[in-house]
Amino acid sequence: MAKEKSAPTMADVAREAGVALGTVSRVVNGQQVGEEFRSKVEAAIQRLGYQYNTSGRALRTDRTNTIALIIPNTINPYFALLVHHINLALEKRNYKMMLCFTEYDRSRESEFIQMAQQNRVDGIIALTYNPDLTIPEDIPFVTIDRFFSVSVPCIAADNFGGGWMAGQKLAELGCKNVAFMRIGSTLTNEPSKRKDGFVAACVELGLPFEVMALEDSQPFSEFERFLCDHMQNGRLAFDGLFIGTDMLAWQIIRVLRGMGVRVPEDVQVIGFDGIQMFGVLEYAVSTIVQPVQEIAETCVSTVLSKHLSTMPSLICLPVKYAFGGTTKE
Amino acid sequence: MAKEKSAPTMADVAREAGVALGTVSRVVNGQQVGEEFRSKVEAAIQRLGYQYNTSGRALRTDRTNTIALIIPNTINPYFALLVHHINLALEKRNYKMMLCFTEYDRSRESEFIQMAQQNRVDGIIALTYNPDLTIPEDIPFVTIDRFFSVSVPCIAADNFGGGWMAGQKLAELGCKNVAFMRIGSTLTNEPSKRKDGFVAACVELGLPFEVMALEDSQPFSEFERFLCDHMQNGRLAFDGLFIGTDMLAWQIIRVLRGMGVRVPEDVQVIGFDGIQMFGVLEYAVSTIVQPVQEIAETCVSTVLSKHLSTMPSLICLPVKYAFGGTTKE
DNA sequence: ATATGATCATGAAACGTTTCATGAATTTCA
DNA sequence: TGAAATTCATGAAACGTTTCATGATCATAT
Repeated sequence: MAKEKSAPTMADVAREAGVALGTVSRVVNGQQVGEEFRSKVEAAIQRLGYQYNTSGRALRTDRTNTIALIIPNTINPYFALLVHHINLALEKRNYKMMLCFTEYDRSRESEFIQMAQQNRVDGIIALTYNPDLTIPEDIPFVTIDRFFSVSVPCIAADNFGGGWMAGQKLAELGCKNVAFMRIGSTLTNEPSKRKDGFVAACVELGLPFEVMALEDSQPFSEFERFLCDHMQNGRLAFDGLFIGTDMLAWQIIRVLRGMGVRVPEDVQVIGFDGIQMFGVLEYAVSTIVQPVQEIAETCVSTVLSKHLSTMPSLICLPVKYAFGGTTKE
Repeated sequence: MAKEKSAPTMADVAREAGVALGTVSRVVNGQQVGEEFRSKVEAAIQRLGYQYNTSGRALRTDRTNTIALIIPNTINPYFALLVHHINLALEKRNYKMMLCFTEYDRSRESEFIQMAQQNRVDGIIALTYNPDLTIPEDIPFVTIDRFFSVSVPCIAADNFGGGWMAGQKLAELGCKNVAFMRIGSTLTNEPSKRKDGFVAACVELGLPFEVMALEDSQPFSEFERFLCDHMQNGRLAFDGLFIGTDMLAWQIIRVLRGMGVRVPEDVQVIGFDGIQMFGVLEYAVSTIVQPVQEIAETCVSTVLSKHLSTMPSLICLPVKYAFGGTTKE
């Protein structure tokens, strides 16, 4: 009978229910509608198996209820956690996430921004690696860990404070000679302040320290060399290490054990991020825990804020110290 | 002068370039257009800073270039890997991914399917946990690891073959008494065939075996109890274990070490999945490696296939055995 | 009883794109 | 040279929704 092959639309529902198109719209959107009309429409929707079509709304309203999240990948557990919490925060507000993996590729960063614009997303949250990235002005944009300009809010952990805390903790643990190790580019990122805070604390406390920072181009083996260079008759020259990220800390601890250095007996190690790794590791690293959930929540509420331009340009959220011993049996 | 406040559209570009609207469309879509027209349009696009609007196309063509991926989360490294490769496969074909995290929540699974329908995605790839999930008929749908019906293609690793391989390898390694351990529901999943293959191999080879499978409701400590129950004067009753997933294998190895059982000296352990964990673990587990990239590629090419109805209803991709010793120094 | 206001459904226009039938301009061939 | 075929731009309609001005209905107040 019916020659319908394509999905029913609001017009079909309206015809079926014997009401006007606009009435169906108001029912669907839960707006004020008279009782008998509402039930007629709802019955028609049931009968026809009507499915709302977001494309129509997107075109009409220019809103998509979608936020783009630009991030290197989800293999790195810290990123995975971030994606996870951002997604929850968006879902709570009935927003969808358009996830863009850059794989640390700067050209992809720009491409994804353009793609997000073409898709008319309602905002962009980005964790990027190109310091010269062009930020679109016509779309709400917030960054994680990257400061671009006062008009682009940056959400980050209190990296400086975390670094300071690490120095302080090592001192409290009785360390006499410490070092900071990190990998990655020399960007003026927020995370680079981990070092600054650590150095400041060491200076303040009169704790002798060294800094070993790798560039992107340098291989991990440079760390091994650095450690070897600081061995004297079987003992490491440091009794405390602050390492830029937990993942690096695990790798370095593995190297240390291979060299016969015991952790934490011979050297205290503090990492950064607060990755749990499912209780799967044999050793537990002390770490500065990033408030991932708060970061995610703040990103979302900021990017969706009606008054983005009045938001702070840098939001630093407090970190916590977690003693590895607690998860170590 | 110009009273434009909203973004320029194809009509604006057409006016600016002095051509027809349809011509702009054809330029933008890279279709056949005369040379002088093309350059006029491209110049106008530049001048106006025109940005294509995908909402219009979605409405007109009912295609969104988007695939929904429904998966529990991205915290589990295996899922993270899957998401990663599916995303790459989609990107290659110029498709976007709408990522839906169910958190193992069955009601969310259904909600996301409805949401995907409302967003008119071009297909759905799903790794779900409700065996009674209603699969929409009007939209290409493929599953990972879950068989619903012959009309819903299921892509999976060769779980039976992998289980068999594990049994065979343990026998080759000289094991005399083995066990299978796994966690999770009793769904008739594809992954449950890991056990079947293992059992089949043990029977075939005359290798004595036990099976220890936990339900969702049982706590991990049941495993510890099981292991304790199989200790006799300081030695484990098994000299070989096949464990359903790598993550579980790591946890169990940790327990074993805590009990004074050495791996692999006292007991050989084989996991399943092939998770690398960034070379961060101190012990390397032998494992049956899932062909994640091929699974991802197959999911994408299948769901985008023009002739979905003619596709096989079950596609099993070959696994590989990876000896832990290779990554162990 | 009429005027005023409140409530709420209606009908039509608009959003930005694709696509198709039309027709103009050019080329090809007899 | 004229007819037929080909190329390619044009103009308009359509996709499914939201929204706004209009008007109908009914209750309340004068």
